[in-house]
Amino acid sequence: MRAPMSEIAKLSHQLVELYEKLSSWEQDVVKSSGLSTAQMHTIEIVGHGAQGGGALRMKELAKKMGVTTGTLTVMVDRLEQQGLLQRTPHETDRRSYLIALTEKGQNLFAEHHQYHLRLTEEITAILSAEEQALFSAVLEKIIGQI
Amino acid sequence: MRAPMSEIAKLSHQLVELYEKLSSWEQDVVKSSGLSTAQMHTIEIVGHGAQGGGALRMKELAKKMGVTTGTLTVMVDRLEQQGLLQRTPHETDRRSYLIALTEKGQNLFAEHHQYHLRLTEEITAILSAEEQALFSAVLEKIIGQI
DNA sequence: AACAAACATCTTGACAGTCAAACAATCACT
DNA sequence: AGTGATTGTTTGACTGTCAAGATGTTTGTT
Repeated sequence: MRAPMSEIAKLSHQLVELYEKLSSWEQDVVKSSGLSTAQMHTIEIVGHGAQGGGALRMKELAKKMGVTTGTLTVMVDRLEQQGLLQRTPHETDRRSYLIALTEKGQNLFAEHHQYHLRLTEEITAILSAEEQALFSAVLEKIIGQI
Repeated sequence: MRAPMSEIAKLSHQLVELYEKLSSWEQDVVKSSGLSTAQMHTIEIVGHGAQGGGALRMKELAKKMGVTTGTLTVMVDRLEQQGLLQRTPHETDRRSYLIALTEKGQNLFAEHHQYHLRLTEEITAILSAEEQALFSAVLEKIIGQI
């Protein structure tokens, strides 16, 4: 049994609206840090990559970010100049670098992560425990689907 | 009663992941149309503005998109060159133009809108009627909150 | 009517983000 | 050792972006 068209249209509209709001929220938060959203995105990916184990090579990072390695080269150049990122030579492959956050970069990442947690906290504050649990479960399903 | 920290962190992570997936989905879809995401975003805002009644002035459109009018000028220039948008002089204010989709622009907008509906359909296909209803209600709350 | 202030848009100059293609160094395999 | 694949960088061209200045229009005040 398929949901009626109007319900689909409504949900589609809501998803777009949620996306837009998250987008402008992120833009506001990032602007206050002095970085661009693309730069902060890089910091976030590198930061999360570090949590999940090892530092990333340029190529892996580029793939995760959906940009070419050429684009990433200048991006990393600038973040390295700002003391947020550093290249360290790969131990066994001399073509590659491992990209990691400096201490300054880690602090920035942690601070930005806190912003995310605070927003999520605001969101959950208006949901009941059941709503929150179901919302999380539904998100899980959707993320696996897309 | 506040939700425990780990739940917040989990939900925060899910929201980021959803955002990323929607982002790359949109990028893929838009790329196939030959436009940039910024251009498609312009088409979408103008298209939705038209549904909601009147065409928009440059300034109103710039505000909705979160860019300056200077940025929008060249954006509209290019979309006009491609025959997707047109400026028509404002009836009573000779400083202003009203920006609207051409027929070609409307077709593109409709086509893109269909992509959104199809994605939403895929999403709802894996949700029960109750889940879908609650998800929509939760989104409603969240959108109002952010 | 005349003027000034506010306004809408466009233009210019500067820079970040982006890609494709060419390049250089290194690796992996035979 | 040699050849083809891989990794990262460089280059050239273009879009997206803003701030600041320019132009023409409207609005309000005298």
